[in-house]
Amino acid sequence: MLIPKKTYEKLSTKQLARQLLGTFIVVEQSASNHESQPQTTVGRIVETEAYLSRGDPACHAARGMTKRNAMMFGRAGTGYIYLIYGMHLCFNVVSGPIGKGEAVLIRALEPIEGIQIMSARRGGQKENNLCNGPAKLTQAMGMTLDHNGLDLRKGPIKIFEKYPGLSLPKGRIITTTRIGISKGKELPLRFYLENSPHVSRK
DNA sequence: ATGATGATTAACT
DNA sequence: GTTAATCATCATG
Repeated sequence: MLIPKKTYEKLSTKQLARQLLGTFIVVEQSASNHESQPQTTVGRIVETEAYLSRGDPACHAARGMTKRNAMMFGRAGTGYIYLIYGMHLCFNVVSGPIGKGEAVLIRALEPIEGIQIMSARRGGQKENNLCNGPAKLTQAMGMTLDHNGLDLRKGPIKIFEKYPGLSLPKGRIITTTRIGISKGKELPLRFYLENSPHVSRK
């Protein structure tokens, strides 16, 4: 059920970005003082972007390793989470060979489980406005910088190929240019599920 | 030491 | 359509 190691390690970043569409991110937030029960949220990936090491000026790794992007150069299948615009977090899946510095940005999820928890974290928003953006989904899923660099096969963030009772979504994968970047705009490295109402934007 | 920038979002007009 | 919020990183002095 967990995405196998070889999927992370053998696929190219572009292939992985497409392969991740339709799979499920599960986040287990351990019990705290405030919450006595662990809080589990699940979302299906419906939109991704690939960031490559060669010929891609939009990639964080394009100008070498820094403290911030160091995790991008690690093993495929680890999570890379960073702060953007001083206030938002983005979640990526590291891909490609160790030392290359490539990753897949997760841009949108379809909320599957723990919708009430997500809504509370998102200020009471409705289901269609919980995970339809890269920083929205990190907030809804309870991801923090403490999750940076963790193995996605060990948790507390995990990615599964399947989820009980849910079949693979129908419809084509649409390829477009990426969103929100100033360089590398022309590269067709954004992928989303055609008929999903949960993508951040068409 | 200082200034510009950014894989965004929410709240405006 | 525009803009403020807000800070780690990087280029420059």
